[in-house]
Amino acid sequence: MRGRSRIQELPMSRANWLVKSEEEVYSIRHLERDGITSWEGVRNFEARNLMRDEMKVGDEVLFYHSNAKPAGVAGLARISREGYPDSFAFDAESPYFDPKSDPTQPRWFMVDLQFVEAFPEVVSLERIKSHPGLTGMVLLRRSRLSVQPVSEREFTIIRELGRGS
DNA sequence: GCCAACGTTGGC
DNA sequence: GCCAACGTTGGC
Repeated sequence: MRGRSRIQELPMSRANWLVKSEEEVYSIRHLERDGITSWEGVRNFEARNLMRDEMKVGDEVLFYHSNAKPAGVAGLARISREGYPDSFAFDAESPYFDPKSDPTQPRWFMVDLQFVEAFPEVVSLERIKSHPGLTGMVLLRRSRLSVQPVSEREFTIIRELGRGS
């Protein structure tokens, strides 16, 4: 090894994410009540890949209310368990049942989310659209992706807006 | 409730 | 492997 440097393991930097939920189905208040919840029912391959492969314990998550007035980021959560098979897909009684998924070869995955905080005021989609620092958000370009990456800068801006500072 | 956007399915 | 049809998401 003399004369060669080994590549060092860099400390893992924390990633940031955004997840969407219909407000009347499961809101930030539901998460506050539950403390931790499993994030089942995501049936999109790109979102599945993020949950299965990329989301790590401790990563911070913007909790977005869709079908809401106004739609927007309502609070913060944290990943408390990394990707594991979405067992709701195996349950014929579940609305999330998918006959193409089975326990030996699960098609869908979920993570667990832990409540962090509810913002005093929702950071509305309108406000996000009009903020110069947020124009690059995946949220604004991929309207139907319900689990998506957020940059550190975007995350910080929205957290500050949400906290009312 | 409408409808545009867009991911997925399935015929060829 | 293309692409039209279909179904769903999600803002308004």
